[in-house]
Amino acid sequence: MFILTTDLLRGLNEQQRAAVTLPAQHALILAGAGSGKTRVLTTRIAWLIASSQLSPQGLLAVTFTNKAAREMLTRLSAMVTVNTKAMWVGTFHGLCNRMLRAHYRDAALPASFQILDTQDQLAAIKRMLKAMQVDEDKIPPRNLMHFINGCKEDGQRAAAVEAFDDYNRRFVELYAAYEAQCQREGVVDFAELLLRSFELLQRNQLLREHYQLRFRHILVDEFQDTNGLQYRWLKMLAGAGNVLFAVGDDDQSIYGFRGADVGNMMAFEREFRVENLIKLEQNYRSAGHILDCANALIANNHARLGKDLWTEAGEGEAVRVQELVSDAGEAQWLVEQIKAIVRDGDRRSDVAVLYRSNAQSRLIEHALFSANIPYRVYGGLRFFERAEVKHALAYLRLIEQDDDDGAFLRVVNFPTRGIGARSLEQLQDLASRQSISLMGALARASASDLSNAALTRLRQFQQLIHSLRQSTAMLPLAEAVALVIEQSGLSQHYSHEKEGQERLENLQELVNAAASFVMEQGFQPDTPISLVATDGSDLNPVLSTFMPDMQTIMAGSNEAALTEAMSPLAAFLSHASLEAGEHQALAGDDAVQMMTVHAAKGLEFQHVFITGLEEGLFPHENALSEAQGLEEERRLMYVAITRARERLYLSFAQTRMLHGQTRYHLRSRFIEELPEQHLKWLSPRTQQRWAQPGSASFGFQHGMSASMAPLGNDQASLLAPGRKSEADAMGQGSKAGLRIGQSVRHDRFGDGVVVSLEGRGDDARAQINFGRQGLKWLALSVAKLQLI
DNA sequence: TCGGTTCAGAGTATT
DNA sequence: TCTGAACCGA
Repeated sequence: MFILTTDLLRGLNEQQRAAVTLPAQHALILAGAGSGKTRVLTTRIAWLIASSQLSPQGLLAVTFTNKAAREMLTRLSAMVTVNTKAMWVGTFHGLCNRMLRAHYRDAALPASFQILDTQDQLAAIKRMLKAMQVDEDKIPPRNLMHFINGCKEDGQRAAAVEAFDDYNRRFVELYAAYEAQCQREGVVDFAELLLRSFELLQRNQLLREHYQLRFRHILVDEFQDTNGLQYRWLKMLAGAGNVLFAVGDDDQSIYGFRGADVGNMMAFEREFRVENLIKLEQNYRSAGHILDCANALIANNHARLGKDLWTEAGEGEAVRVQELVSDAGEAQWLVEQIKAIVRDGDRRSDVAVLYRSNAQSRLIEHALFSANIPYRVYGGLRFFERAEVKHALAYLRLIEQDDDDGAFLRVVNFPTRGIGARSLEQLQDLASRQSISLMGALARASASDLSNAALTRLRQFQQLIHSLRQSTAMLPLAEAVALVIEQSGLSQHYSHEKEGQERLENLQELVNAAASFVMEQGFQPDTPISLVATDGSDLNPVLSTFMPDMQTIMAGSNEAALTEAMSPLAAFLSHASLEAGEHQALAGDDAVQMMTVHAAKGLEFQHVFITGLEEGLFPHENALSEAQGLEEERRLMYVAITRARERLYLSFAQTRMLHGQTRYHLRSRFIEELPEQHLKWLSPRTQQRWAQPGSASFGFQHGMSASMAPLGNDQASLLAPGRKSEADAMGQGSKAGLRIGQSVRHDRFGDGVVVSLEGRGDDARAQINFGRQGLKWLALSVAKLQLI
C-alpha cells in the first residue's frame, strides 16, 4: 500500500503534491488553466483511498458535466482498483436525481417521476399559460422560465418569493401554478432536482445525518461555476464534520449569465475558514508568450484571488495578430493560415477556430467548405434533443408514468391519429376541472364530454399505451425500445417521410443507446424493463418502525443497490434527460475544430485562432451594460488564450455584417491589453486612441463649432444606394468629409468609426461607434469631429 | 394538415 | 441578413 501511494505522487509538482496529500481539512485549490487540475482531483481521491483514509462509499465528488464525471472515473480506475459503484461521483443533477429516486416518498414525488429538460420545461410553461389563458405577449414564456429557475436557484418556493409590484406578483402566481402542474404530472425540471434534494436534506434530519455521516470527503470540480443553491447543498452535506475539497479557477468563471457565482469561492474560504489555499500556477500547456499574454490580460480584472501562470517550456512563438478589411476577408485569411499549417505537417484537428458567438461560424464554415477543408462545428442539436428521439422517449415515458401530460401531448397525435386540437381542448377542460392528468381524464371521459369519434380515437391511443406497456414489460430494454418505435407507428411514419431516413437511423441509434446503457449500468442484459430490484428486506427495520415514511435509508446503507432499485426503463429515461449526448457534428476524421469560446473551456489545441476580436463583438456589446460584464468577457478572453499550446492567432475585421447591416468596429480592447513584446503583427499595427473613461455623457453640444477636415474628392463614389434620407445624409456627410467607415476623432469620446448617416441640412447626423464609449449619434452641425 | 408567408429578433450553455 | 416561430389559407 505504501508503494502504491508513493507511486501516485510520482510526477506531481510540489503544489500538486501538497494538494493531493493535504490532511483531512477543508481546502481550496486555485487551479490555473492547464495546471493539471483534473489530475490533482483524481489523484487526491486515489490517494485518500489508497492510504485508507477513505472508503469508496465515503466519497462524494461533484462535477458540472457528465463528461467531467466520466473522465474522473476513468482516470481514477486507472490509478486504483475500487468499486466505483459505491462512490457518488457525478453531476450535481445526477446525484440529486440519485438521492430523490432513493427517497422519492420523503421528497413527495411519485416513484417514477420524470425529468424535464429545458425544451420540456418551456413546453410545460407554454401549456400552462395557455390553460390559464395568459397572453404570451404579456408574459413571455422564456421570461417566466428564467424567473422560475432563478427563484429555484435562490432556494425560493413561490410562496416565499416577495413581489413588490403587480407585474412580479403575476410571475409569482404563475410560478405557483407551474409548481402545482409539475407536481400533478409527476415531473421535475433541472432546477427542481437541486431544490428538492436540498429541501429533503434540510427538512429530514435523519436523512441529512445519514448522508453527512456517510460522505466524509466531498470534492468539487469547477467550483467557480457553482450557483447559490449548489453551494448551499454542498454546505448541507458537509455538515460540521466532513471535508470539502474545492477546485476551481476564479479567472475562468464564464458562466455568470447562467447563475454561477464566483463569490462562492470567497464565501467558501471565509465560511469554512479555509486554511489550505493552494495555487497551481505551473502551466503544462502553453508556451511562454501565450501565458504572458494571458497573465497581462487578466491582470486588468479587479475581483481576483490572484494567480500568475508560468511555464518551464520556454517562450515559444509570439502571438500573431492580423487585421482584416472585412469578416469575409478574415474567413479567407483563416483558410490560408490553416492551409499553411497543414502544409507544414500539422493535422487539421490540431487547429481550433474560436469565436464569441455562434453566428460567426457561418462565414467561416463557408470559407472552409469552399476551400475543401474538413471542419467540425461544436454546437447544435444533441442526440436526445432530436424531435424523433423525443417522440420515442415520450412513448416510453407514458409507459412508465402516464400522468405525464407533456409526453401525452407530444405523441397523442404523432403519428397522426385524427386527434385534433378541438378534441384535446375538450379533454384538457375535463382534466383541469378535476385536477387530473389527461390520461386520467380520458379514463373517466364519457360521450357527453367528447364527440363519439374523438372519444373512440382517444381510447385507441389509451389502448395503444396500455398494450405497449403490457407487451414490453418482460422485454429487455433495447428490445422494448425497438418495439415501441415499431408499434407506436413512428417507424412507419418516418419511412414514408421524404427526409425520414436520417430520423429512422437516429431511432435505431436510440435502440443501440439503450443496449449499451444496460451494459454500462451493469444490469443483466436481459433484465425486463419493469423489473425493480427493490425488496423490503433491505429496509432498516429500526428506522422503518421508527419512522414509517422513511422508506429508503436502506438505499443509503446499501448504496450499490441504488441504481438497481430503479427499473432499467426508469434509469434510461433519467439518463436521457440528464445527458443530452454528444453535440452533433460530422465526426470529421481530421477536421478543423470550430466552436465558441465557451465550448472550448477545458480543451486545448496546438494552434488556436481567436476571431472577431472587435469592440462590440468580443467584448460583446450586451455584456458592457451588465454589472461585471466586462470582467467576465475578459475572463472569456483569458480562457480563449489559454487554450493554445503552441501558436495563437488573433484576428479582427474592420467591417462585419451583423443583423443585416455592415458594421464598423474598432479592434478589441483586449488586444490593446496584451504587451507588445509578446505580439507579432502580421498586418501593420494601426494607431488606436482610446477616449478617457468617465466622459461618457452625451448631449448635443451647443455653441461648439464644427471643425472638419477638408472634403475628400473621392467621396461621391462612396455613396451607396440606400434610403432617401440616408442618401441625403451621405451627401451632407460628404460635404463634411464623412462617409460610412470613416475614422474620426472626437475631443470627448476619442476615436470612432462612422457607422451610419442620416438627416439633411442642419439635421444631418452621424452615428459613430466610439468603442469603449459606445455608439453615439452626433449632429454634424455641432459636433466637433476631426477626420483621421 | 400542410405549405407558404410574415414577423420579430439576433449572446455565451450545462443539466 | 438570416432564422425560427407563429399564423393563415386551401
